[in-house]
Amino acid sequence: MDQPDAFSARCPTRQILDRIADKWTVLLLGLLASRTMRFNELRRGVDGLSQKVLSQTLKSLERDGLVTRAAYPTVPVTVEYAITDLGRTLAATLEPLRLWAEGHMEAVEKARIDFDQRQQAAA
Amino acid sequence: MDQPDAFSARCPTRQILDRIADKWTVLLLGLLASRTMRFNELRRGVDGLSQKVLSQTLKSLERDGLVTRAAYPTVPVTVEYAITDLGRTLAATLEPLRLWAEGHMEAVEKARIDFDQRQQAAA
DNA sequence: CAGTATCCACGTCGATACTG
DNA sequence: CAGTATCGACGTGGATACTG
Repeated sequence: MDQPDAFSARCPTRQILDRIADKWTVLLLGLLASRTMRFNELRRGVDGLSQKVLSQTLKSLERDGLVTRAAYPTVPVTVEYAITDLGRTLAATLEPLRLWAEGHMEAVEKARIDFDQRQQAAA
Repeated sequence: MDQPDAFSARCPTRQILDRIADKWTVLLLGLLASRTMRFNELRRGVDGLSQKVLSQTLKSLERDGLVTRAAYPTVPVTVEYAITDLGRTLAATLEPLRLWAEGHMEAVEKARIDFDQRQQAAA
C-alpha cells in the first residue's frame, strides 16, 4: 500500500494538510488547548474571525475529530467546544508555528523592508 | 510596546501567520530544507502546484527572508532557490505539521466517516 | 529554463437578516 | 446564545500564450 505523501496531490494527506495549515485552525486549537469554550467566546477570542467562517471552521474541526461539540438544552441554548485527544496532538505541533510567527515577526518585517528597497533600487 | 499577538487582527503577526500556515509554504520549505533546488525542480517536486502559484509563493518567501534566489547568466538561464537560516528555523517547525498530516491521516479519515454517518442518521 | 501577462471560472468571505 | 440563509464583492487560482 502507498505511503502517505503530502507531496503527491492524490494523497488524502494533501487535503488534510490544507485544512490544518490554516490560520484559523492554528488560533482556534490554540485557544481550545487551554480550555473548553463557547461559540461566542471563541469568536471574541479570535479577532477578525467572522461568525460564518467560525461556524464553518468548527464544523470542519469537528468532522475531522479534532474538537467535540456539546449542546445543552438551556434557554438560550449553551454550546461547548472542547478539544479531543487527537486535536491535542495537533495543537501541540501548531503552537510552535504561532510562536514562530510571534517570535520572528521583526526579522520578517526587516527582510521585507530590505527586499522592497532592493526592488526599488532595481527599478 | 505591544507584545506580538496573533489573536489580534491588527498585529503584523497575524499576517505572517497567514502566510506561513500555508500548504505550499510547508511543502516548498520542506523540499528546500534538504537542498537547493531549481524552479522547475520545485515544480515537479510539489505535485499540483501551478507555475503561477509557485512563482508567487517563491516571491513571497524571498521577500520574507525565508529563501534566496540566485540567477546565473547561463543559456538558458539557471535559477537556484536556497533556504536561509531564518527559513530553516521555520522549516523545522513546519516539518512536524507535514508529519502530523501523514501520520494521522487514517485517524482523520475515520473521524470523517463516523461524523458523516451520524449526520446521515440524524437526517 | 524561468518566468510574465492575460483572461476567466470559481470559491471564499463579509455583511446582513433571520431563527429556535 | 448559537447558529443558518442569502447575496454580492472580491481575490485566488488554473489554463493558455508569450518572452528573454
